Amino acid sequence: MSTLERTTAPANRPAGKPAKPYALAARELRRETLFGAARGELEHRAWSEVTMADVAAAAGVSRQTLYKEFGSRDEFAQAFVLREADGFISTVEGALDAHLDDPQAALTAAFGLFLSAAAEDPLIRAVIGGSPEMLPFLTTQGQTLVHGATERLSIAITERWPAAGNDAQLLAECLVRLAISYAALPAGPTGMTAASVTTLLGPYIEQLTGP
Amino acid sequence: MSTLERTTAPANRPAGKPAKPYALAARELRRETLFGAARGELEHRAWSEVTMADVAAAAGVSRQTLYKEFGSRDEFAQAFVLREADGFISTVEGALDAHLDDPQAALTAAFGLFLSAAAEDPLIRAVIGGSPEMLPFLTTQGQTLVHGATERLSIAITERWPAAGNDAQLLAECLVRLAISYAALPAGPTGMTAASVTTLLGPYIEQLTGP
DNA sequence: AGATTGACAAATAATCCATATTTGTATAAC
DNA sequence: GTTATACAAATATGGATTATTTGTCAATCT
Repeated sequence: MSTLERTTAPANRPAGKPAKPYALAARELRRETLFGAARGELEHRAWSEVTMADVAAAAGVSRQTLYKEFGSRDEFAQAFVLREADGFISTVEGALDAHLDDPQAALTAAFGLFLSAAAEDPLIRAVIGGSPEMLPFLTTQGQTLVHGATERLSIAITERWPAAGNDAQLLAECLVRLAISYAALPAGPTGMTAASVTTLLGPYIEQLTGP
Repeated sequence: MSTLERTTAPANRPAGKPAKPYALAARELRRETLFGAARGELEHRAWSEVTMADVAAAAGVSRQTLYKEFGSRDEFAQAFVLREADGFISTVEGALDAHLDDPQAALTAAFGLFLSAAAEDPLIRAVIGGSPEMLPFLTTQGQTLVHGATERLSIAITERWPAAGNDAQLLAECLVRLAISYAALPAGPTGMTAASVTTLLGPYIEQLTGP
């Protein structure tokens, strides 16, 4: 379970049959290449200046393939945002795994790592640096993002600390929202911010994993 | 101490002399009227469709008075955002005062009240409802807002619960950022959200006011 | 003194037109 | 299943014109 993108199931395959592994892998490769192309384009120009043709060309794929995969420009943008979030969560999961014995250390490491990654991410940089076309996707239109990221982070937590139980959902949503807030508007050094978040949520976590 | 707006001190009054009470009150009334006018205009049209002349007229004041008070359209918009935040914090302070004996109840009440107020606020409604001109002021450009609101909320907390000490700053910033997040993208019913926040931060607060 | 008025240049938006580009879809070819 | 080509519709671009708005005056009014 690793994608937030709610990849629309190929419509014309009978519900019971399993998908061919090859088809799925190819699809995933295609999407990933396209996202990578978009990421690359965003380092140079603002999203409003990047055309679908640009993305397709940078991915070495025809424009029609791009449209076939994502219905429209907006859908692609939305999916791209979700993909970036997915990448962040994977990063975060890695940090969690490095501190399975100490939830608070895990939180500090994960949040800090996220902030560092976000600061380098072309999408985040674009949003911060005066091309606010995608800002709504992170905020006022961010239901899908927040809900999806919360869900996946929540699972990541309960997998590692089963004692967390249902409250992992609460924690996850709070962390996701704070993460977005600090990504869009960084405060101090990433380590300091991460430490603050841990200070605030540490007591809750302790109470959670303890009794 | 009640304004976040960093109202530029009248340049030509000697630093030592106290300001005339009348002048200050008049200024405050003027600003408040102008903000009220802007608030009213935002109920009908998007900010990009509201002209400075509209605001001045709605306030019953000349356009030049508006420009004299705030240097430019952008400065006015920014000041207006800060003013709204100020109002929210005043609301919140009221809620805190009603629960001086129980910090957690105070947090729940305050956060819930804020969410209700935000949901009705013309500025927030405008930002949510597809006129994102001001969205950056709440997010990527929100340093002044977050810092100012954090400062004032922090003071409000330490005034009421001196035991909080320096850590009130941490708590305040976290609450401000969560408040902005939930204002821009509401989740469930306001009461439920407020309860969740209290669940998460309650243990920290207890540990804070306890020993 | 401080606010309003009227006037003003400069910047910005609106309008219209013509032309290009881009989006999104369909079809045939590889 | 992807690409190439073609295409209509929507959207962007540019140039020329006009209107509006912004931001700043000095004069006037209270």
